Amino acid sequence: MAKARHQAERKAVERKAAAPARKTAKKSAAKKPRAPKSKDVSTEERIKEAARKLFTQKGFAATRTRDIAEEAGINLALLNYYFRNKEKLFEIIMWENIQLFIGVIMQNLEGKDMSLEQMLEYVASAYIDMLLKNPDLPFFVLSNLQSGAALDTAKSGVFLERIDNLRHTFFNRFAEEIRKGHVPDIHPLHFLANFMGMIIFPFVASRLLMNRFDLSQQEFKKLMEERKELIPGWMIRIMGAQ
Amino acid sequence: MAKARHQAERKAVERKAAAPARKTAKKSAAKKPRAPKSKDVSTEERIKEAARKLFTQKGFAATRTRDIAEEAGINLALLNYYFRNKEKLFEIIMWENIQLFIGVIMQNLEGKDMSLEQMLEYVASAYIDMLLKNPDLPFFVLSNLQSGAALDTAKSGVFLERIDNLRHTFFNRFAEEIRKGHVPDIHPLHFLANFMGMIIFPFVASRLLMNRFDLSQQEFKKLMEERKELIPGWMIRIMGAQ
DNA sequence: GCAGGAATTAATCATTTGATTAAAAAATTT
DNA sequence: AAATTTTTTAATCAAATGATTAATTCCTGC
Repeated sequence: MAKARHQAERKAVERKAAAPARKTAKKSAAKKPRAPKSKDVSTEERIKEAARKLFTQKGFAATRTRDIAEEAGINLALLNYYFRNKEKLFEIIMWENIQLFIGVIMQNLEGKDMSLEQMLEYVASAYIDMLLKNPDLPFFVLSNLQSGAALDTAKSGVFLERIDNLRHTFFNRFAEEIRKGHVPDIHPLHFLANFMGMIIFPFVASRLLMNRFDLSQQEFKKLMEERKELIPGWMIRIMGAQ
Repeated sequence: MAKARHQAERKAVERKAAAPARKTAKKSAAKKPRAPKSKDVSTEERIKEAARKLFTQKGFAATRTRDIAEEAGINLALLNYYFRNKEKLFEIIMWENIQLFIGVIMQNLEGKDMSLEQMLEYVASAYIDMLLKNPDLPFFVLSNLQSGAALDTAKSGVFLERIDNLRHTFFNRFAEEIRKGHVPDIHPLHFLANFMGMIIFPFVASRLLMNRFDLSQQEFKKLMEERKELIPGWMIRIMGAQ
């Protein structure tokens, strides 16, 4: 009786029953090189890849688990076998996406000692490269940070900490420049917003821009490449003493 | 028999049965001041208001018709009575949102004769005002233009035409400035992307920015107000001969 | 090669969700 | 105020969808 109690109950009651499945999958993955079939990629990875594509493109609500299964070429039940449920799978993808989104900055800034201008050049270049490879990423990340769901999770601690690191690195240098009088005394949000806006916005509005300017994918890409060098120059101009 | 055939059939077969309902609703609205109950707003309008709020906030897929009904305080069936189905209602909201989104520019530019700098000031100011009132709008609009669905609809013709108008107004002036040598010879997309990015991006990332800079709603608003004046100045600097 | 665990599948469930219907209530017309 | 039309509601439907189960196939170590 009461086969599938829902929501609250389920989380407490059925966890014990369902968890082993995922656990075993994980365990075997850790134990061996994990080459179960003749496939070149593990099933788990194929599901994740399909999920990443669809979730990133269409968001959580608009993505059906069946679509993921089909895209991955696997049976629907396997999705739940490996990842328990849609939410859990989504969370994994979301965090990987967020990592990707901010990781670029971290790699280029953490521990390095360079001038503000160098930082601008490094970040702009790395970011645009990343966005050219993952054009849907900013939309996905911003939408999930916007909703606030991500900002409240436990994991978000790690995320926000890294963001804070970045902010400090960036703004310590920034405060220094202000002190020196190289940069006007304006709230740093303005500069971050400008910088990120110039980098990210064209990708968020890419469809509209390409459509209106009659640009091919290639032409768009070329323009974005141009921006790698242009944006730092623009930023310097903007930041120049008023 | 065959009570509710779906999809394809429905559109052809049931249109005749369902259309009158909406038509009559419309007709009575046109015929009289339309004050059916003691309510201050018509039912139709209340549904649209609720739909606008939820669709704009959560998107099409994540919004349930039941949520709209509850938000509007009406019976679920009324939604279909007035708007036929979820898709139709969504389309109405989407186009109204898009109109709002681009209308601001049009009102401030169409038919007026002003310098590039004046245009920048007018547009930035009007846009930021509008975004302060409708913070979720850019996300909604960009997401629905991004998916491309909107760009393919019949209605998009009107929309794109107005956009083109804007582009021409803007870039005729722009080309002129380039000819005069006042502005570097760079693809105009760069400037549009910068301008729109500086205006819109902070709103798209508002949650993250407010969170990281420890800003209250009020403080955020104040910074955005500042940007009304700052952005045109920045744009002028950016566009200055290299 | 076979025993036992892991991976996979087809079938099925329960719930959600968009939509419809038939009847009641309210408003409008005559 | 009776008749007619418009608006609203409760009940219900059918399809979509996330999830589970029980059986089957596939490996892997012995």
